[in-house]
Amino acid sequence: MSGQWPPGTRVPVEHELMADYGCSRMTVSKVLSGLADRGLIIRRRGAGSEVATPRSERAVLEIQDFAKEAARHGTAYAHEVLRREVIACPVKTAARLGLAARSRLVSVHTLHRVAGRPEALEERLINIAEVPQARTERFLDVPPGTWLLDYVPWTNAEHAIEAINADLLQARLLDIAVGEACLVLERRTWQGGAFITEARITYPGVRHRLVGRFSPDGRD
Amino acid sequence: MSGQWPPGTRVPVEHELMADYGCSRMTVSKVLSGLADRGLIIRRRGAGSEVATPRSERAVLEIQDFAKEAARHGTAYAHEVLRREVIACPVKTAARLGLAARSRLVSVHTLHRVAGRPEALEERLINIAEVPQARTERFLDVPPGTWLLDYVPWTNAEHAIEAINADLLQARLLDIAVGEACLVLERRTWQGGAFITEARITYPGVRHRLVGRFSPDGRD
DNA sequence: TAGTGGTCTAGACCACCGC
DNA sequence: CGGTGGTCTAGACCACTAG
Repeated sequence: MSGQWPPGTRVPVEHELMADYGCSRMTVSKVLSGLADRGLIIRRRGAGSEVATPRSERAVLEIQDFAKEAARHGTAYAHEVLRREVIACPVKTAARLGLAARSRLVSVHTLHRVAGRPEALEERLINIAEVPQARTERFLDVPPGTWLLDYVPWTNAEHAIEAINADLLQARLLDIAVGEACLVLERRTWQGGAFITEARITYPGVRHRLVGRFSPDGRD
Repeated sequence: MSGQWPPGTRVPVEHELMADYGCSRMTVSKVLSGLADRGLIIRRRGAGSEVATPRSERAVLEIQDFAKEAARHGTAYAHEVLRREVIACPVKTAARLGLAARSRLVSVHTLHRVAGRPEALEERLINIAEVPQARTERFLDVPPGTWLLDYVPWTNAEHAIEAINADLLQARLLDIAVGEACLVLERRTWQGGAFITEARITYPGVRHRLVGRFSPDGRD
């Protein structure tokens, strides 16, 4: 979870861990099985174990990687960076994110299009102190959400979902009427107490639903 | 998960399960630990294990038991049954729910008030074939959501969240302007393939957010 | 103090993978 | 084929609970 072992890193084999930690194979195995259950590593009998690519999050809220989503449905995806700037964090925002005032952030506004239609509006903040590569990244080839997913580990996330009436600007960008109901999904991510990124994604309510499936045992 | 052992039922002790299933204690223990991890049972060292009261669901979507929620914040809660009737399931609805056409359902419309203000509108369907007690229940003391939570086990659930503009009726009941954005949370529940209940809960968007917290290891 | 769960060990057999 | 994970056993010691 510290990110020290990026996704794909080979996990030491059980016998090695037995020696390293001076405990029995059963004990090592139980720990590794636990990690596998929680989706942190992938174990393959006969082949070894490796650090999993984080599923990012569960069910309802996996809806952020537009490109992948579009590919799954066989539709075209494109994104358009509307604005990108480095800002000093306003005091009010800093308080909300648990950040020092005037911290330097990258602010990116992106419009996501699926099959040519505007599908969502993304307003993103990235903490330069924690993600220095963001200072120069232009997000022309890869939208910020996807870019961050692959490179930045996180330990805590918070989501909020709300409904708003589209204002003039939102309506124009999303090609809907002013006042139309929109779903807003906010996601804030931390790495061990340090703020990483905030995304605020606005979807036209009429065209979008967030869907999730569950079982009481938490397995889906 | 079948509901045969209601919440609070004592789980046989490890030695008994060893004998019943003819396997070692380690094996029994691993299984029980797994059930505990998934929240299906509670284990207490020295005291024994019992079937857990289902947390119903996770994080974002625990927001349905208004009474409990209000109690937590120390505010008054009340509900008002607007309509309650037994209906024959329309063909279109039957298809959506995987139900025989003309199945008998209880339909209940409820308004939830917190601190005197209308907080949410609930439209609920309950399958009489699976929950026969619903046929006569009036839901005057306990709103349908809470009532079902305690008595009916489930194996699968599906959620959807969308945003809509309030229509005239919704606006009047929720005391908001026509056209104001509302969050709609739909929840459908099955028990091993058999449809149990559907809830459609409408919240005024301006006053409500659904919030959840996560970690990559799925522990919150 | 007896009964319970929590954890560990050493050794074993098997299924599967990749060479 | 050797290396890997998946699973099981029998026995052990400990921490905690309830009477």
